Amino acid sequence: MNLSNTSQYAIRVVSYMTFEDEDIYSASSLISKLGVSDKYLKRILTQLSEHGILRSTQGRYGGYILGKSPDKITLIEIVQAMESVEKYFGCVLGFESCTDEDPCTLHNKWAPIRNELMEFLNKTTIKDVLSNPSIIKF
Amino acid sequence: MNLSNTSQYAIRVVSYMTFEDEDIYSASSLISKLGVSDKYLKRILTQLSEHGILRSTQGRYGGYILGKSPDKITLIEIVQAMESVEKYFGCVLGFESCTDEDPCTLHNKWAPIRNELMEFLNKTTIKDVLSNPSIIKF
DNA sequence: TTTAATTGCTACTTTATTGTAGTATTTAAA
DNA sequence: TTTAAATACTACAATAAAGTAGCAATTAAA
Ligand code: FES
Ligand code: FES
Repeated sequence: MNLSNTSQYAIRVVSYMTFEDEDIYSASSLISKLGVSDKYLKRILTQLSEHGILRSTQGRYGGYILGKSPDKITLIEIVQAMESVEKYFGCVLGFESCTDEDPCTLHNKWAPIRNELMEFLNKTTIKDVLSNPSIIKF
Repeated sequence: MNLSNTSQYAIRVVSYMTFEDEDIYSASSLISKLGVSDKYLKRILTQLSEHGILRSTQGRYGGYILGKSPDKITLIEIVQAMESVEKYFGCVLGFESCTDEDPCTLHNKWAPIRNELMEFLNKTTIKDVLSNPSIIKF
């Protein structure tokens, strides 16, 4: 596929915070763990907080914690907090409408795959992501 | 998904040339049919010709014809002529490697969908695209 | 109340994609 | 040989995504 870098980082940071159990996560510790540039990750963290996926505490000894339980955070929710997601679900040839009633020439072959993709983003939660603890890569 | 506009136009123009049977197609006629900007579509046509998907004839009464039979032209071939395709097939979280041996936390869920996507682009030919002639949308 | 450590905000830079403009080159008919 | 209609080439403009820099605001401890 082609999630934006911003979305990829967002998913990774939420996964990391779920996997590594700490009381609170400062931006600087997350930056060094994930190897993403300072200001870029900070902006992502702020956006995630604005959308309720994280909760932030300002000031000294502040930082971020998860805003809700990992089994309530879906991938689509994280991606939506970062970018407009319509492009992932629209017509593969770029036409306005993409329905069975008004299909393009590729619709019949593409729509089933697109539906799986939607289901993947809609149904996969951060808890699912970490269901196999032997895989640790953030 | 998220094919680039350039790839979308390229697929549409090749589909159109397959569906509408003419001796030769001038850039200007294709431009008016597809509603894509003049110079932009011309560049796409030149690129498709360079990759053998079309064959061009310069000079007066020149234009473009298909470079090979529609059942030999795959979607991936057209997309590859327009852009680098690795991004569609790489790790959904952006990691370098994406193999069963070195998976990220999403790999198990993502890989099957990605494989279908690859098969869709690799196996679908322009002939397949036009197998249902009741759908005419270019 | 001061200070250090933290998040938040605004503006800029860089890079890639998308689209536009102008001109050169090619070719066959007149 | 001239000309008209076509493709090819080069350079630029506009937009969006990715990434960087600096400073403001907040907060709890000392
Ligand atoms: S209309 Fe094009 S994929 Fe659905
Ligand atoms: S390693 Fe991430 S999807 Fe395969």
